[in-house]
Amino acid sequence: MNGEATAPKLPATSYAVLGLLSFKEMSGYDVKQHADGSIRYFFWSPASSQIYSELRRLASLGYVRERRVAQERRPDKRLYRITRTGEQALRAWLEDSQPVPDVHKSLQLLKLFFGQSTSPGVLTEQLEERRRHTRQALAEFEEIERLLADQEQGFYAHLTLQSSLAHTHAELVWLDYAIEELSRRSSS
Amino acid sequence: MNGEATAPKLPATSYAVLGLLSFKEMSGYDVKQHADGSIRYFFWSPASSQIYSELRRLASLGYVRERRVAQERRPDKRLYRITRTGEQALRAWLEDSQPVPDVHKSLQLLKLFFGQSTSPGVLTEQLEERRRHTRQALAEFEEIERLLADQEQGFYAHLTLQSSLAHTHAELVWLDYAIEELSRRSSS
DNA sequence: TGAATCATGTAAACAGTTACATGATTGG
DNA sequence: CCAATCATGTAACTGTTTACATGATTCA
Repeated sequence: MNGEATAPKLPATSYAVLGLLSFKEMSGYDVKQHADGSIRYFFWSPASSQIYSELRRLASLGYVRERRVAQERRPDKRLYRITRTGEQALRAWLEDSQPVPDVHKSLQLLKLFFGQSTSPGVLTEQLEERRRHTRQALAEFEEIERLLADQEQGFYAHLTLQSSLAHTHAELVWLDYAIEELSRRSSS
Repeated sequence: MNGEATAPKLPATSYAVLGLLSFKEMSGYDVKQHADGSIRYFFWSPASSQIYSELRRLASLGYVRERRVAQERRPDKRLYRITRTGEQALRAWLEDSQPVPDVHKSLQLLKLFFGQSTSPGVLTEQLEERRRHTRQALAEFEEIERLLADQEQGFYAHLTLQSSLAHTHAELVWLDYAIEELSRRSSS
């Protein structure tokens, strides 16, 4: 039984790769680059080794088709292009609207929550370091926003970017508040 | 070699459990309840089975001490109390200030990013559902805030809660914006 | 009577990272 | 000359979830 039908439940990562391939034909290496430049900010970027095995899985499911390209001055490439079946699978996943939990894992908040086990000074330093980092991230997002603003393309990229901007900004406001509260606490 | 010294590198989850145990002596079951009520919001809540194996690991490292308690009307309990070694390990982890990456994994944003592969209507519905959910979450956080406001205790719980509030609020503002932009798009 | 709570665990599977291997080319 | 980039992969390991098992008690 189960000749080969009845779409298997794939992890979100598979659809992330499939989705990137829906933009254009790419090699595993390309997928990694694109992931690092976009979905990394609101989802995450898989290790190269995982991307390659993900591609093999997608190919074995018929969601993508592999095309070998020999190069002279570079190692051979394997280019992957999404198939009609793959497009259908991607659409089905996009349209499947069951509870979509959001994972927000902050090591820093975890540490802060256990703050009573250390000194306020240590935490303040960590939060200040974090603030520097977050300011930089905000600047990067604003730079991407400028680049994206011109083209009418990238409507959805724009929307997701706005989300990152909003969260980063909120984070920064909160950091100011937390650092202020901490200093008030340690000086009293 | 390695008689038993030189603190092994543990995953953050271990310190999450250890940190909860720094508040008071608890059973694995209790740890799960507490995790679901606090760190779940800004870190995550491990499965019960993982908590139990985490506790065994912490015990084997000497970070916690186990105490068996027989009960009449309930299954036997194993209560875990943090040791001095455990407290030191927790503090060392808290003070270790090397780059602390924040993971923000949003399935919804991933889907939205690939929005061109489906219709705006589908996405609008998903975002509206999400908005309902986020409003509820905001209400819950505000309720917790009220409960926490009274006691001078829970300063660090207060700070982390403010972070959740800030992010949830930012999310809501963005959702309004995104839904508006999407409807403008689909009607034009 | 059946679901929820208390309480702990095993087994199997999967997701994901890290370390490693290979090897040519390009740029400083 | 060394590092970075292009390009793909294997092997080993760890983290985490899911499904299952057990069994008493309480509450609707």
